[in-house]
Amino acid sequence: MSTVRGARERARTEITLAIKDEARRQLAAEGASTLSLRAVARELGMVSSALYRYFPSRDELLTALIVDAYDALGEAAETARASAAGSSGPYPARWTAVTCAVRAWALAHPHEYALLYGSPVPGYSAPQDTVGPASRVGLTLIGLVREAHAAGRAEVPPLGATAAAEAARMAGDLAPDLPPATVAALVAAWAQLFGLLSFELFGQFHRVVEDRDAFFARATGELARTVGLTTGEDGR
Amino acid sequence: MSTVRGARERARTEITLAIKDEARRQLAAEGASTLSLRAVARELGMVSSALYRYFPSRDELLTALIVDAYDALGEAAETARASAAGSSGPYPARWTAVTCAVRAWALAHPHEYALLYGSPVPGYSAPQDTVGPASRVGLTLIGLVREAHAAGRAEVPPLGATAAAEAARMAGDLAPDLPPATVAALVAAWAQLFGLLSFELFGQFHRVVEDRDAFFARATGELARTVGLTTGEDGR
DNA sequence: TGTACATCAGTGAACGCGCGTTCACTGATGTAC
DNA sequence: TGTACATCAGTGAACGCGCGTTCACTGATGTAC
Repeated sequence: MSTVRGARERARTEITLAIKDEARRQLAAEGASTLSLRAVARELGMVSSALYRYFPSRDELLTALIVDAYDALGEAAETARASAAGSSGPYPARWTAVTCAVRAWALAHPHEYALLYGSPVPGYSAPQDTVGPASRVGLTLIGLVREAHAAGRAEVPPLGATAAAEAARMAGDLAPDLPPATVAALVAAWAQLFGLLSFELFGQFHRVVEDRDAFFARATGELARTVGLTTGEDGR
Repeated sequence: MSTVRGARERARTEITLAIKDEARRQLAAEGASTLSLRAVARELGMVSSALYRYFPSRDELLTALIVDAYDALGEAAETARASAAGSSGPYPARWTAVTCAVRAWALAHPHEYALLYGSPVPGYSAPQDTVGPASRVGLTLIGLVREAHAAGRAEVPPLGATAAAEAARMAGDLAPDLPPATVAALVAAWAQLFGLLSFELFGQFHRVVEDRDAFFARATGELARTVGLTTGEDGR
């Protein structure tokens, strides 16, 4: 395959992108489960059967959207971590830089967020392709805590006897170099982070939380504490 | 209206219940957005138009299911709090008694849980009737912390400067008798509790957390700490 | 450089399906006198 | 206690709609010789 691609191939990638864009637009307007191949085709001025040249079924289109969304979110998190690392600030601040970036992406793409973290779409089960992209935010948080740990800026959170075995198992899977209690706290914080976001995005904070920026910053700052991140005496 | 109701009225409440039961059954089988009046009617051996004698539209049926689910969940939480209070145990244990009851209900009714805490159903917006029932779990948690506070078993969590104003506002709305920092931590813990549940129920813990009972108990035990609940020297 | 053939994007019609909601109706249950 | 009328549950047909997917096809783009 040459780098100068033929007209056909170029058209194919372009139209594939256009289909996904339009599908995303409809997702934003309608929600995940009402996304329809026919409506996408109609909007693109194509006949519905033409989409089958690009996606073998509606579910494959959904999968592509999910993978793209996980990747976009993961990249937002990784970018935030990288720039926070550049500033060499304290680790709790780096943590909230990542969580705020995740939140910013979610607020900017609420329906894609719902596709990832809302109720599973009925009749659809996520294929293997999604698990890599799905883990990018979690891996970013693990990486950040690992760095803090190496720098001596992570205390080990308390861990009860009942959860010790599971914590050890999780640590073995996810980060054998970190203390099990840290990993357990990290996994919980990861889920809790998205709990805050889902409540904000799905309307549970309606008439409860108003200054959501401040609230979220405080709550995820506390999450940083629960995973053990500390600011050193040199302010880092 | 006499206490001995006529045959018509008795039939009406019975059939209304039957419709909701069947709708719940289909919710469990299919998910929220594919719930169909026609399918419910079919399963009950009625003609679809007959349902309009009981619910003026599909959305009203959905609302009834949502209200029932919030009430069932709220009652589970309240019952757990009441029996934990009877045992006079330490407050952190009472807290996890409530969270574990919430989780037990969610695991037993995953699709109803998704209806309440998953992505909003497209085209449906929750009416005013749902806000009372929706707040029962939150109110239970507030009540528990209030009791601990009165008993001197609640420390005041840290609160940064940025979030102080919002915390004061929330406290004014929700629990003027509690310190703003406590209320802010409580609202965050409430959202984070459901973050843990949503991740478990919506599949994000797949291949990540295995001993979920232990994991959840530890995580919500930590949540109790973040809202300031302590065990006194008398073990309460 | 030109020709023959293979590949593939997109068309248009069709299949078979389910949906929410409306409406005029029948017949049973309740109520007022 | 009996009769006349009102209320209401449930019927069955219809309206108008959208959906995913298949299939035989046309015509343009690419490739091998």
